[in-house]
Amino acid sequence: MTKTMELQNKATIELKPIPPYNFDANFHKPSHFPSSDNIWEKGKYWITMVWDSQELGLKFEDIGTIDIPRIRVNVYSRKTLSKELIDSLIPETRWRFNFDSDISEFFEKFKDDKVLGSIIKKWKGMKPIAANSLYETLVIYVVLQNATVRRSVQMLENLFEKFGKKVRFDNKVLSTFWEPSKMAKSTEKVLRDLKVGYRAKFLMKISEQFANEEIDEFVLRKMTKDEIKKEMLKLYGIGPASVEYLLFEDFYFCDKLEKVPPWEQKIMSRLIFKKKLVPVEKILEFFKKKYSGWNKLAFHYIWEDVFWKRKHERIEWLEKEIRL
DNA sequence: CATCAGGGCCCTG
DNA sequence: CAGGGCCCTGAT
Repeated sequence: MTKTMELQNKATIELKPIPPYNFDANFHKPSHFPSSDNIWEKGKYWITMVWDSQELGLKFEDIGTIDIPRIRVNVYSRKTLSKELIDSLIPETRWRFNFDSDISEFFEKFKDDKVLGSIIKKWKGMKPIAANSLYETLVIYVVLQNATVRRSVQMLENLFEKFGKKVRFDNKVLSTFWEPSKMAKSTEKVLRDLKVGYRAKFLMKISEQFANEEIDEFVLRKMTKDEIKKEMLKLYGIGPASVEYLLFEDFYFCDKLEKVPPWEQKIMSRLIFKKKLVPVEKILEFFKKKYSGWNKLAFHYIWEDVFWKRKHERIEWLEKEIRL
């Protein structure tokens, strides 16, 4: 049991994402499972970060509009932060919350589309968002594999409890991730006791690969999609399904949709074809034909839209497809 | 009660 | 390239 660490120091910066940028649709993805390292409220978002080997708390506030976006970021820390550190945080924040990729063509092209038109109107400026470091995202993908939502949540929270810390800032108490080396020094047995099951081996190996600096996220960000794919598949426990998510959500490639996992297949069948189950090939073909160049982003808009709806309206068939 | 597939992946044959 | 095994949980 670790004591809560107080992050009393505060520094403030203001950032301008390139428009259009939809704060709420980007800082909150209703299809994702909740995790104690972040909280979202309308116009506000809190998340922890491990940067330069220290725990930070970030609070984001929406102080602009979709077409003239501005975001205030309060950075909370234990000690006063140097100017260099704050400066290093700016490009990282811009990357993690995808301030800089330009998707304006998507809106131009599809604003009158039969399926996407109305969705775009609601969610203009929605983008894929990593929010976490690559290592952290991989941990999330590993606990996601072959598990129900509840189980994924439990696994991640157990890991936070064992390897992370608790920090308090702006009256929120949130969990932090850990550095890969910390988990690499642990054992498979310790991880198994946290109920991650056979994933223990995956987590150990991935942590080792990061601790040994075999993977450099910053180099990867500059690579092509195929190169990234190849590199990611080298990671033990990361296969085609995880890579499909990674390329979009973490590296922001919006074009190609290549895989549709079973539960997404069921949900998309209802949403697009109004049928119980349409073959994956049909779904892929639909996106390829209609949204060439923006397949994956189009999928994202349709997907998140129904999960936003689910927040205030009960959709019976959808409840059945979500394995809680 | 037992059995089985699953929001995958690895390894073997 | 097909198929079994793996942690668990929920469905049947």
